[in-house]
Amino acid sequence: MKTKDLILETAKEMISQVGFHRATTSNLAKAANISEGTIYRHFESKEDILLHILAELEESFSYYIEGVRQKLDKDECSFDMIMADYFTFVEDNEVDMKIMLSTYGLLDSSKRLMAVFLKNLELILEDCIKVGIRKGILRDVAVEENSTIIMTIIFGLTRMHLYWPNQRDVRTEAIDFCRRSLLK
Amino acid sequence: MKTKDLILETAKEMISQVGFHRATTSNLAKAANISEGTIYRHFESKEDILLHILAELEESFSYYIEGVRQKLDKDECSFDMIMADYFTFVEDNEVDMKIMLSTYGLLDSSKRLMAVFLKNLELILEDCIKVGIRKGILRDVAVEENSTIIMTIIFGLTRMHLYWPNQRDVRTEAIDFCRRSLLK
Amino acid sequence: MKTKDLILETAKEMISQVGFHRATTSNLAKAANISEGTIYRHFESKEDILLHILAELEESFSYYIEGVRQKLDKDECSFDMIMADYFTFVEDNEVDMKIMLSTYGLLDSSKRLMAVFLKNLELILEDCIKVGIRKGILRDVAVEENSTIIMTIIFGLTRMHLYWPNQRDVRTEAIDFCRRSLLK
Amino acid sequence: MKTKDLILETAKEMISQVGFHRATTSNLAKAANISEGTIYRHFESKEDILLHILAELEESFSYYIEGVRQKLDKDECSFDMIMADYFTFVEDNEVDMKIMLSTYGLLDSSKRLMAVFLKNLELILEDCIKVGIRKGILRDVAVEENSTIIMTIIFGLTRMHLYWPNQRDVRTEAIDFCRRSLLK
DNA sequence: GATGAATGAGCCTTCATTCAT
DNA sequence: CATGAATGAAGGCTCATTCAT
Repeated sequence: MKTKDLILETAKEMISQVGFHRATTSNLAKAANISEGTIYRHFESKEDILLHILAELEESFSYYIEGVRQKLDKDECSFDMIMADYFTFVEDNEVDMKIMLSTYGLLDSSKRLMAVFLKNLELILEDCIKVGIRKGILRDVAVEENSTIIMTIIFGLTRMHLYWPNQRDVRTEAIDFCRRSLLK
Repeated sequence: MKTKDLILETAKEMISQVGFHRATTSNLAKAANISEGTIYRHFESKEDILLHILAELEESFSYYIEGVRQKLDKDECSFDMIMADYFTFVEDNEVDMKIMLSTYGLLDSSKRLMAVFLKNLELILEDCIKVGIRKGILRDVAVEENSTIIMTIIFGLTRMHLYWPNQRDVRTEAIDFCRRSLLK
Repeated sequence: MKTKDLILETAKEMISQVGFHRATTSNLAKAANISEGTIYRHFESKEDILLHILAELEESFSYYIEGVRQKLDKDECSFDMIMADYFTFVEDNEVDMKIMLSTYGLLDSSKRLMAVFLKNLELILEDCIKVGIRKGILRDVAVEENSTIIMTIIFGLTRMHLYWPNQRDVRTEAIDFCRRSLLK
Repeated sequence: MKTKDLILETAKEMISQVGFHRATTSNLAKAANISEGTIYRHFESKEDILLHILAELEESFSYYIEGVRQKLDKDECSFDMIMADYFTFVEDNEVDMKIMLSTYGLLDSSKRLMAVFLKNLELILEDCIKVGIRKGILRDVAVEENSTIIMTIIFGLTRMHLYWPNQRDVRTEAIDFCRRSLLK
């Protein structure tokens, strides 16, 4: 593995486990078995490492969103599918997601990315629910409010899943929960 | 106000606004208009301040839980009431809640308290749903899973409300959302 | 002596001897027998120490200039007196002068102060030479050019005196040199 | 241009502009469009680069001195000619001169070279003034002191010219100034 | 109880230098 | 000859904590 990727992977692991502040450059260098100076050959600053991690996550997310959008265009989309796909996305990006969730109170760029997540998910849910209502599949609920609710549920479950792994995993049941609430 | 309480209040405000790490003892002393040494006359360490804040929150929470328990005993309880009451509780303890939510990744005692919140809310929701089902008011859903779900929704909404105040507040609509899913 | 002054004095000695870059906070702390942290209780940064030193020097210089101005107003001033007084001023502020002379290539505030020295000395020499010419004591030379020359001589001698102490001290002879050149 | 010369030229430019400390090997390599390692193939250390620059300057200076010596031997020399020639020499070696003047407080070898400059100029001025006095052209002044003075003036003007380019250039007027002081 | 100066470990970062390719 | 990744010592600075007054 290239050094840059080694640093990135080590940093991901470390930040997701002990948080950004306690993942010091000194510890990072030790864990990756490199010298501290080497970090700065590949990244401008400690924050820059985080930025790279977040950029990767943003790209992954944009793929996910694009995938959902395509399904939506082909009329193959439903809010429960969005939820299921999103849970898969989180599964595939666990470490990065934890990092974003634990740093958006610390770092503007992290907060910005989180806002992108929220906004995109909400918008796509809105579109999807609108379609569902028009088709007569979903109850005639307030579109905006209910997409916000589902989005909030999604993020609540994600966080619970990532930060409280001992907690019962109820993600599939949660989809049913929402179906009962929205399907006619 | 006593010095100890002054420190506590100032710390609450500061930690909830800038986070635990950036709330330095130096800034804290300046903001409270006392000397840094004085802090250590009343608290063993910076973490100890946080512990006191969390202890206060824990006490408030136990009152809330006790209140709900009493209603439950008098058969006056429903899951949507628990949600509504909890949102009121959060409203009354905004600052402390933000602190808990922003530190449970950093501090064991904070994580412990969060676990208490989760467990208690889950248990009481379980009891309440059980009663509801027995009475024939609620659908015959899996009790444990569904209480976990509602608990998760509750915390998701709380976090969203506290950390993304610009986001639409959908807490009352969320209660309806859950009612549709669970009420017969 | 107060700690702040101790730091200031130690820093003066050290910077004047080894230069700003090699006067590290670590060495400074050791020399002053204090901890590195203490430095930052009294000064905002390492540069801030230098700023304080320069500010002191600027004040001393303004006293000197004021003294010369008063003599000028009382018609008791001559260019050779300005030179002699200035050499006394340098003698009284040796260490600070060395610091200014060795940092004005490094630091804007130091360069600014040096410019103040140059400008003030030049202006006062101009006034003084003008008077001398009007009185018929001095030759009818170009005022501005000749004040610049004398100022340059003054600074050349100062630097030589401070940085090459083994070099013959010719400051008094230099005054005669200038007198021969300018007096009728 | 050979790599070694490329490094030398780039270093000259950079050091004279930003100073020795801020001319890092990294920046130097970037500016010269070579790798950092290459520098160490041609020079033993960063200081070694400076040593080469100074050696070049020393050689140029010895040519200048030799030229003056020859004129002196042919009886064609006067102190004002030495001054004028020296100013030409500085003009031709501006960059190197700036480097010497900005590093003799930092580096022994630079200080040594500066001493060579001072000594040689002083000696030749002494010889020249002696001749002038013997011939009856110059006033009967103290030879050593007055050569030191002229030498000091020369270096003061040089420094002023190089470091304060906005300052009026009074080098030719300065020669007249000295002539008035020394010529009968 | 209160003060605030002092501490010192530790943080992020820079940079001259080395070395395998 | 050249490369550029890697090194590690050192630098400036922060901050929780202690202690004499």
